[in-house]
Amino acid sequence: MENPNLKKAGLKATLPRIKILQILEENPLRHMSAEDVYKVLLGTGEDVGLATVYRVLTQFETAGLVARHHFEGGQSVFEINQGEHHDHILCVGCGKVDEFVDEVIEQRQRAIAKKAGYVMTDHSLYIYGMCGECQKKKM
Amino acid sequence: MENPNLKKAGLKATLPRIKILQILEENPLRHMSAEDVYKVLLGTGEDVGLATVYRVLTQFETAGLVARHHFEGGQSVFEINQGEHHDHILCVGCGKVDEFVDEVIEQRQRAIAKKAGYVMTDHSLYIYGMCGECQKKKM
DNA sequence: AACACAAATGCAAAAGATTACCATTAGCAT
DNA sequence: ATGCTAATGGTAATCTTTTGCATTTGTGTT
Ligand SMILES: [Mn+2]
Ligand SMILES: [Mn+2]
Ligand SMILES: [Zn+2]
Ligand SMILES: [Zn+2]
Repeated sequence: MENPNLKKAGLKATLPRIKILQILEENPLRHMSAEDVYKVLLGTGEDVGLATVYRVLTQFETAGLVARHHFEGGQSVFEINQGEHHDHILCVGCGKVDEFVDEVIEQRQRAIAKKAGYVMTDHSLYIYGMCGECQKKKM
Repeated sequence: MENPNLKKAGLKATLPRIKILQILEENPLRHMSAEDVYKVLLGTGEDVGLATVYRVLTQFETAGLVARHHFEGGQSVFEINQGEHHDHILCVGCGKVDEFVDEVIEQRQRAIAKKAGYVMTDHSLYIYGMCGECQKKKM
């Protein structure tokens, strides 16, 4: 019940951390802002402060439990790290988030970094567009 | 002297706009935050408010005169739109910004968007890493 | 060149997201 | 059960960007 991932990450199994990890694992949204997580906590009557949500999410990121994304629009968005790396397509109409993996692009990025003399540490790729649903609505 | 690009964009040729456009065109940094631009203005003794800098940069973006980027680290950075689209490699050590164009990646993105049923409107790709200089320093 | 008027500006306050402080609480090893 | 340190909650502070509003400035017109 305590979630083995926390101990594995060397983090004390506190109630806020357990709850937040559970939300990230179970919420269908999958990509959640700190505020999103906080609202769910409030909804279930948990007494967890927003500051703690931010702290815990950052710790999870450092521990490699979650990935932080910077979608357009200000806030950071967090996603539980299960499965392998992937990139995102976002609908500018409804906010839908889709995921994809493209080995060609990954490959190309490494080559570009190397050619420029960099040791690549990370990358972020977002495709923005209008999803199928939203295309219909706009007609 | 007034800069034809402003009229072309349908923007009144005010002193702040002329100055800011000039800074974006001439400053070797090329990728500047609102604060960066503001500091240059202050340095040259211009009496332009920070709010105006933000307003003008957003107008320039809307008019297609500049591109806005969201590099890691909070602030938006702006770059004058000359030449064609390109993406960026950023050094996490010293903040250096390099640019690149890769037709294969561009192509692949379009294909991914289409396959997912999206009409692509935009995309952003940042590669992060350690530049040549910074690799040496860390040894 | 002087007018007229809407658009643009500067300053200060407000907003939104995230972090820092600090007194209090709660894990966890003994 | 006890003790100690790390973690938490609430609030204030920070940082970036936006807004409101009275004042100034382009610009097209007399
Ligand atoms: Mn994802
Ligand atoms: Mn650039
Ligand atoms: Zn949509
Ligand atoms: Zn560097």
